[in-house]
Amino acid sequence: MVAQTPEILTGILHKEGLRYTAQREAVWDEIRQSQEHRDAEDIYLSLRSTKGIQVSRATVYRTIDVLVKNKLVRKMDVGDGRNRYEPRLDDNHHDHMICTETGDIIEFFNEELELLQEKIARKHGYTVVRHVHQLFVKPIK
Amino acid sequence: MVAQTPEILTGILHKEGLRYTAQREAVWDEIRQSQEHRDAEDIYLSLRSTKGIQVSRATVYRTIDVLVKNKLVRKMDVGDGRNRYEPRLDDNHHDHMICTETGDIIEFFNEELELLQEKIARKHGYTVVRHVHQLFVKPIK
DNA sequence: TTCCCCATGAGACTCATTCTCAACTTGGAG
DNA sequence: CTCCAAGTTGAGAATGAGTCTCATGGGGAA
Repeated sequence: MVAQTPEILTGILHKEGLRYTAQREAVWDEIRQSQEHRDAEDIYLSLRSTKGIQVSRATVYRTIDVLVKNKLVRKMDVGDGRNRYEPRLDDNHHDHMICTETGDIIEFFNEELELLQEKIARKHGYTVVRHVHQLFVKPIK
Repeated sequence: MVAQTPEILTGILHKEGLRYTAQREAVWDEIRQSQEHRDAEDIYLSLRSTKGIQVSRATVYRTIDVLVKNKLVRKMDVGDGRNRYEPRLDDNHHDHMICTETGDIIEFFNEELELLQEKIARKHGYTVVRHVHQLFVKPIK
């Protein structure tokens, strides 16, 4: 379980030897406050237009990298060329199901699946570091 | 099981209403003859430099699309921005394990895993159309 | 062979992301 | 509190995989 106080960011920046800046705080707040799976441009535009905060695209990307590296944000490659990001305050891992008809993204978690993956890796002499698992699905009529 | 005669391509092109051309044949041959997971640039350069065949990048991409659509080639997104392609002569589906230390790509297939995925999708009212599943692993010392 | 289209190649273009570098901030030293 | 070195930022250029354009070339049906 990861701490959820507003100081998480401060702590991470300190640990990484980085400075605290309004832009970094803003990017983290923006991602944290939404439970959606958003792309960098969304986040950038939301900060700019909606909230009138002065941030550049470069900074958004740079900050996201830091957040992802420190597990405050999860980065997901949906396969359409734009990565999506979601906050990761708690540590509950999950994978995604993407509806090929509506583009909806549904989260899922299955313990059995997790165990099975590790089992498969071990069979080949490896252990799983991380995984990418997406189900492209369509509704059952 | 998919037929493995040299005429597979001809058949598919015909089915798609496309013409048979030396370039299409060359691209398919190039991919078919290697069991590696290669990117488009590799394939393009190999055709050009190594074999001195006149093909353009555009045609390589266009042809790959046809091959992927017709299941002669599998397209995989390894997450580094370049898609990899592998021949798919037989129909045996498999996923990939990528070693984070060496970059090695190991193929695996697990029936239980396949069934489990479908089961999970159904639980949410969906059925799996396709899936992306990659295990990023490291060797057990 | 002819002729209609489809296919091709070169290079322009797209678009997400990264890089560059001058100008600006932060935060510790004094 | 002020100064200043070093880290940050922003604007826009650069990158790079993949796509598109369009003039030219080449299948293949008749």
